[in-house]
Order: sequence, then C-alpha cells, then structure tokens
Amino acid sequence: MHLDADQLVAALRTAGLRATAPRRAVCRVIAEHHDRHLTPAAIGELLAGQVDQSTVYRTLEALESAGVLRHTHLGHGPSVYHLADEPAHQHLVCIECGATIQVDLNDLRELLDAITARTGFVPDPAHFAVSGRCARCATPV
Amino acid sequence: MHLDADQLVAALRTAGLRATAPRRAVCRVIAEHHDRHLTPAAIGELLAGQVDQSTVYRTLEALESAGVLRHTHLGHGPSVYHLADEPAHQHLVCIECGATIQVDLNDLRELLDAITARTGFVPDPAHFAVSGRCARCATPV
DNA sequence: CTCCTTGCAAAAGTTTTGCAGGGGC
DNA sequence: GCCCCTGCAAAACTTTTGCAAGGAG
Repeated sequence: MHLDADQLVAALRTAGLRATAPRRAVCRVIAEHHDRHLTPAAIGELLAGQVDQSTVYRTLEALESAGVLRHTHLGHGPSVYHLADEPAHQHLVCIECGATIQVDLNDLRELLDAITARTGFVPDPAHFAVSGRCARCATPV
Repeated sequence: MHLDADQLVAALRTAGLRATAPRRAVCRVIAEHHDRHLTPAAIGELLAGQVDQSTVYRTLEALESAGVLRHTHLGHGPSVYHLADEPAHQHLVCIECGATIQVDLNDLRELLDAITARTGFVPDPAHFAVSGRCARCATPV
C-alpha cells in the first residue's frame, strides 16, 4: 500500500500546517497518481485550473517539509515528485531514448556503502538520476 | 596536463566549425579555469560583456559537439562545464553545506559494471551528481 | 563569395515573491 | 480572532530563438 490522500492531509496537520481545499486537491491528485512521477506542471494540469500553479509549488514544498513527499531530478527538465513511502529507488535515464529504469537501492547497497566507507559521504541516490544508455541504445545495431 | 585554449579552438576547426573571436575568448576562459566547474553565467561574467550570453551558450554547445567539453548537473541550479579530458569523476554534493567531493570513477567501476550486468544499462555517472550528506554534515554533533 | 556566427531583442519555460483578501483552527 | 494560505500579478532566472549584419574560410 501507499500513502493515500487522507494520510497526506493528516501529515500536513501533524506538521502544524493547515488542511485547506487547494492542498487537499493537490494531495488527492498525488495520491491518485502515486504510480507516476509527476512534475509540478503536470499536477497543475491535472487540477485543471482549480488551483493556482504557485499554490501547487507551495503545497509541494509543504508536503516535502511534512516528510511525505520527495522530489527527484530525472534530467534537464523539471523535477518530479513521488510519495516518500515508495521504496527508495535509483533512476536510470537513457540519454538517447529517455527510457527510465528503476533499480532497487538494496541492489546498490554495497556500492553505496563503499562510497561512505571511502569518503564518509552518505549518498541519497534517489535524489538524482544516473544518466547513460539503456540496453537497447547502448547496443550497436 | 589538460586541453589548452588553442586545442579547444583547434577542436572547433576539426569539427568543421569556425574559430571566431568570441569563441576564442570563451575557450581561453574555460582553459584558464580548467580546475573549476563553471556555469554559463560565470563564463559570461568572466568575459565581462565581451561576449553576449547567448553566444556563450552557443559556444558551449559547439565545444560539446566538438567533443572537448562536457557538462554536469551538480544540483538544482544551472549545469557546470569542464574539459572533456579531465579524468571522469562522480560528483558527490552535500545537501546541507553544498560541499562537492569528486570520486574517481575507477573506484566505482565494480558498482557500475554491476548495474550494467543486471540491467543492460550503461551509466554515464559523470553527468549527474549524487546528492547526500558529507562526512561532517552526516555526523550528529 | 558563401553561409556560419554574432549581438540584440524578444520569447519561452520554470519557479519565486509581494500583496491584499479569505478561510482554517 | 489570529495569522496562515490563496489567487493574481509580476518578477527573477536560465535558456532558446528570430533576424539582419558581419566575418571566417
């Protein structure tokens, strides 16, 4: 299961923020599309003018500060948002065809631990994608 | 050693592009600051109005197409450029203090190969930074 | 001489901000 | 009732594009 709209709204309240109609609408859209990675613009479009775009940005910020939403950078374009309770995954984005592959972070655990062991740096790999070429595009014809 | 301004200009010619004064100026600035990661805006400022900002963008594009320049995304801001002959490195950027650490990609070879073996995806990790917390910020006081 | 490049200006796209009114708690 | 939040408008920024003039090869 995943966080539903009510849980997102509840998280706002827990964080001392207000549960207003526009915020509920944003929560509903995000929950309904929990299986996708939505840009702020896409969320605005799904709300079809019901909520001002600047309010969408402010609400996304509020939900992130409440700890129930996260954003990721997939490429040169706008960042995308997903529920914070999704299993953490690394995005692999193909430079050529744009395909996005998700890799379970547990599969990368050794690599990440190796980085920390060597540098003390604790990666949050879900935040940025790794670009490269997918199997199809990397294979010469 | 690293690519110098003349070599950058020569690369343009080899690629069938023209070596104009504005392009030479951009090449000079990039070569002089090869040890830094410059944003297009920073390059424009270093040229102090000698070259129009749109020309800076077009020149960076030309140098990338000539294969002597590459760009990397370190965070939410503009991308940064560096010479293509620099040893490939992965950037680790601290979410909290902004510190940037460079890791030699050879040190990550096994990890990257593991990704390719599992998914067929061939990463180009130098293109995006990995965000996280540096040793100092990750350590509770 | 051809046509690639430039500067200027304007546009495009995303995100932020100021402000006065309205609504949550 | 307090003050957080909203919509609207405008601004801030980065990057892209159209166009006529100029310069490289």
